[in-house]
Amino acid sequence: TGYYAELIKSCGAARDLAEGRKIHRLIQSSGQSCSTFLANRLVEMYGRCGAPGDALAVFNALRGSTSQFSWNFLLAAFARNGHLLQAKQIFDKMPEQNLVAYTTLLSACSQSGHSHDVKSLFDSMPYADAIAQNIMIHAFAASRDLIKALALFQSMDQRNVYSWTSILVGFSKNGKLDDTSKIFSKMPQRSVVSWTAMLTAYARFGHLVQARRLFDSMPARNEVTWNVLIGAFASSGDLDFSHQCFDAMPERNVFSWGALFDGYSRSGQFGRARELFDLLPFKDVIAWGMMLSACVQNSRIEDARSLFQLMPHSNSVTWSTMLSGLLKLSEMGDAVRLFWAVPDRDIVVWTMLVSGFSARRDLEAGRKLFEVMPQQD
RNA sequence: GCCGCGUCCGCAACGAGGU
Repeated sequence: TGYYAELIKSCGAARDLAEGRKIHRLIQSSGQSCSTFLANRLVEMYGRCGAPGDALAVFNALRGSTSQFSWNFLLAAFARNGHLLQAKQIFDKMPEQNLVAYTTLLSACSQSGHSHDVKSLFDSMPYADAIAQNIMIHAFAASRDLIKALALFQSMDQRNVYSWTSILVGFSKNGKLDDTSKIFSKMPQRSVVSWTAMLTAYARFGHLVQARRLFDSMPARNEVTWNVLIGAFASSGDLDFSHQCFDAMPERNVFSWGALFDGYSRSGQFGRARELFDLLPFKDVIAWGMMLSACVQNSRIEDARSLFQLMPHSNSVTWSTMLSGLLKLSEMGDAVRLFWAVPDRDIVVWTMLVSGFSARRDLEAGRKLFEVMPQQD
């Protein structure tokens, strides 16, 4: 059991769904029935791998020999994968709504950006510990309410490094660099995340000298730290230094790649960007989207068209990127045809075509479209 | 029936689209 438990855990951590399924089958074929403990780990693993349906199947197979852990993992499986409604239903069905369950739901609400729901859920909690309060600090700051974020932070009696980092990021994302660095200097303890958050703040404001000085003085660095540094210099146009960092970092991931790629694309070095893209071993939908965006940014509409045809993944972002490319070159006929071919037209594509018409003084067509939009913001 | 043990159970930093 301990052996299987470790194997399942590592699949969850690596988000390796195929391997996770393999081990699941291995346990089933061993003949013995699955203990609650092992099943819980499977539920957790499927949730982490983005497969809430499989998580539910394992949970149902337990037929009532569930524990609080089973319910919490099931809840997390839906909450973390964007199924907020079903997460709420699971929460209502739970025999015991413990602190962890509340916090899981609170976090999901906060991620989805419904700040009002977050607040009312928080207020309905029988007891809020530091973790719940930290999520609320984050939620207040994300809705640009620094006053409430700071008030909550100051009222806490169990502030930890997460609380400090959350309030720091809150000020940083709301454009307050001075306050951010003041908070940083007052922090009683700092993690690599806190250091990297401060680095991100300098990067966001284009303070490259300070960013570099901070980076050199950091007691620890991880991949994210390096990625932020690469991104800071790439978006300033210093691609030589950015590329040096890319080569110097111990291990690269898609984020590192993306930061450098975006720098090349935005500075007009399309050839370098494409070379980099060809070198990327695993291209996810975002990587393809960035390559498409690079074609559009550099006005290479034919490259964009053929790329769009052969891309193995697409989503609403890639469709809207393609649409923006056609609109940029005023290919209105193709733009309209593409628009109606979009599988799930979100508010961004609608707005894009409406503004495409109005920018070309075709107010009649723009207004017609505006009136039939499913939602408006 | 009681007790104990058992799961990184939940929180912070980095990548693509419109106004």
